[in-house]
Amino acid sequence: MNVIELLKSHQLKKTAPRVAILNVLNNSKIPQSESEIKQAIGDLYDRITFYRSMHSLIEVGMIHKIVIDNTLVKYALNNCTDEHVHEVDHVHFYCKTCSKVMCMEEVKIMLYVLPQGYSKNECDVVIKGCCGSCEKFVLGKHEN
Amino acid sequence: MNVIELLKSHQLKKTAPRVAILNVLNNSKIPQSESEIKQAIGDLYDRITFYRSMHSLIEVGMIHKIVIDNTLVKYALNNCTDEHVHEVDHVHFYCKTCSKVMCMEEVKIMLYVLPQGYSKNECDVVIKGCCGSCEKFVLGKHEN
DNA sequence: GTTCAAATGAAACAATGTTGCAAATATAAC
DNA sequence: GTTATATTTGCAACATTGTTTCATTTGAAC
Repeated sequence: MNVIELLKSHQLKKTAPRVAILNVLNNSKIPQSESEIKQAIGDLYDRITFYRSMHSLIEVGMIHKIVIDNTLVKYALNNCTDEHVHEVDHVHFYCKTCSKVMCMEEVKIMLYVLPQGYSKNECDVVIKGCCGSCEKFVLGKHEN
Repeated sequence: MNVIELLKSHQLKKTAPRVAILNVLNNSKIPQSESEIKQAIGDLYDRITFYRSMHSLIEVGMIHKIVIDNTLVKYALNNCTDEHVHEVDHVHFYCKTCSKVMCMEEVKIMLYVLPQGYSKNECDVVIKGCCGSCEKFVLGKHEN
């Protein structure tokens, strides 16, 4: 992924904090929290700058916010450049054991019917449980 | 609903802030935010007390927390005394127009399949859009 | 290099989440 | 009703996050 090209195509200036944030998200396979990103970057940029950089990146649709809980927010790149991605329900998995968040591209909410007169705009789905790696670990411990 | 009886049955002491919170939630048809509850009660209790009251009520399962966004949290009574309610996915609707949150008892997520080795513990579903009342209002405006 | 709009950094503030501890209170035992 | 005890409350203090204003700096277009 060419971060600089992407910023240009979204009409955002190539600034150091934006490039740093995008690189961190690009290098990590799973969504990262604000503190995780800041830890990866280091204490280079102001907190407010970080916050505003996230906002501008979300606004143009380069990244998206995943709210696990009111105290836990993760960010991930929008790999899909398809505009229609917004119409597909977001499904995220939060592992209560390792605290990692995974985007479940393959998991799909099959169907729901809203009451008469209601219209859907977005749908955020967060499934909380135990991921494959932790499940194995837990099972392994019980076997000992 | 008898608030005092319910507290007793959940082995929580009948304290003024808990009773006040439960009454507010009981009297409102839709989930309320912390500030909405505090506004209804008045400035009687300490902020920390409020916070801890909410925690204890959630812990025993008398109320539940609905996280719409990391900046918007609502609380609602668990009307259903059935223990199995926890196994059913929570579906909430957030109206972007009137900012109200509604528990959608009748809306059900039909099916989703997690990857091999993953296990589900909870599933929070928040559908954002426009509710029936606001939809009518918006349509009405267009008709003029 | 100059110019101008955009982005940053600093200060200041609001809201929320959390802990430790002393004082107050609910409940149970008497 | 009084007393004892465990719970709950209120206060202080602090951490994190969200947000605005404004002067300064920077990016990129010319």
